[in-house]
Amino acid sequence: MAESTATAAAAEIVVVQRPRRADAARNFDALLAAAREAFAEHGADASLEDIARRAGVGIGTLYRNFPTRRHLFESVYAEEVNALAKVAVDLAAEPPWPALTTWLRRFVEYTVTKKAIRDALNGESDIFLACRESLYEAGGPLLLRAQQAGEVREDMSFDDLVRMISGITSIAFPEEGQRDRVLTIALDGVRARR
Amino acid sequence: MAESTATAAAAEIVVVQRPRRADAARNFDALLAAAREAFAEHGADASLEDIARRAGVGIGTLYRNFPTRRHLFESVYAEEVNALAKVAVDLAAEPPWPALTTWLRRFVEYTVTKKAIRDALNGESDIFLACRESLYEAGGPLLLRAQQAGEVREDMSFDDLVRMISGITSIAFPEEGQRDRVLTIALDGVRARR
DNA sequence: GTTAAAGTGGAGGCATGCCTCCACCATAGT
DNA sequence: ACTATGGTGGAGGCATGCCTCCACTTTAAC
Repeated sequence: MAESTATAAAAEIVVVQRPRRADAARNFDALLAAAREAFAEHGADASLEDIARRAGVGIGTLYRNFPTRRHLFESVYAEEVNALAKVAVDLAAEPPWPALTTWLRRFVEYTVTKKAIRDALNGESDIFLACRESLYEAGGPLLLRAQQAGEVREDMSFDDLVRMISGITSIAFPEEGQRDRVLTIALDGVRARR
Repeated sequence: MAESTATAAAAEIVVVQRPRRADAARNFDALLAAAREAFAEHGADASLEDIARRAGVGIGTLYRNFPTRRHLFESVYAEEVNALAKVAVDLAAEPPWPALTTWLRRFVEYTVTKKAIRDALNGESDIFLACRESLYEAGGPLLLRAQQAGEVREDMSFDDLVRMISGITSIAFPEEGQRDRVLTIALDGVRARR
């Protein structure tokens, strides 16, 4: 665990290299975007051929950039984790409780791979482990700060919190605003008793 | 369908008929048990051939009993819902808050189809609708009673509650006792402010 | 403009799952 | 015990997904 200085932006997690040639870079981006969509829709085992189709490229191009399904999924996931780490840094100045809840709501938003995150939380690969670590390094201090300020109950780990939020996030809510309402209620349970 | 007893037990939801001949009935039960296992492990799209193999019967036998995957899944799901409805009746005598939380914990236990319940909650088929209705008829009064007793916040519907619990349930918790801890925290948010 | 290197994409082989069909088998009623 | 009826189970046709391979196309460096 590195001691995090005030502005110590964590190193970005990189799974595969973005190609340098113009057309290839375009395809790479299109693939990532299509994969993000597909994973959000069908979970971690969305069809790769469908992803290539959505991106408007051949299946061969997909495999050239992402040798396995895992590479592709990890890339999408890493993008989200990297963004979340940045957000945590930006929130360092806010008061403890709003900082924590704001971050968690961003977590819910960014996690487009909602249905798939369950799998990611238990993935054993190096990348998943690195992502978990990065995520926990970013969010952990926010929880700790809120606990030290007496805003959050002590008998809860960051892992508990992440899994609670992930679970609620991974379920579909048909009603507009319902997910938000439920999240708020659950977060009420997270607040310290007074 | 004969009305079962005098004690207003809700009508059981039946998806397909259990065969009468001895060997066939045995196979039917084996299939249901195997399906329950497989769905719990792999979610709603477990392999039907795998299920038949686990049950020690041919794939043909599976299809004879359950014409489609949906019939099979609905049967497993309906079994659980029927059991839960019975539990709710038994809890009518308990005090409001313990009755509600006990029922919810049973809900978590019975829901062996954990990973798959997301899908069931949004299924559009007649059976899924009937199951939802039955579930809500069983659990809804427990929530209402707790709210009337001032134990639970008013700004929460039974649907909110079920989805919250389902979400947390559908996530894997690697640590022993962690799911229970998280559920308890979330339920703290459900309690009325005082 | 030319050209070498990088990139493309889809045909095709393989695996797996779905579901049907039907020759054989077990049960229950006589 | 016998037999008709209901039940069995797996072979096989179809669909879909995975991934490899390579003849062709595009880029960018000169």
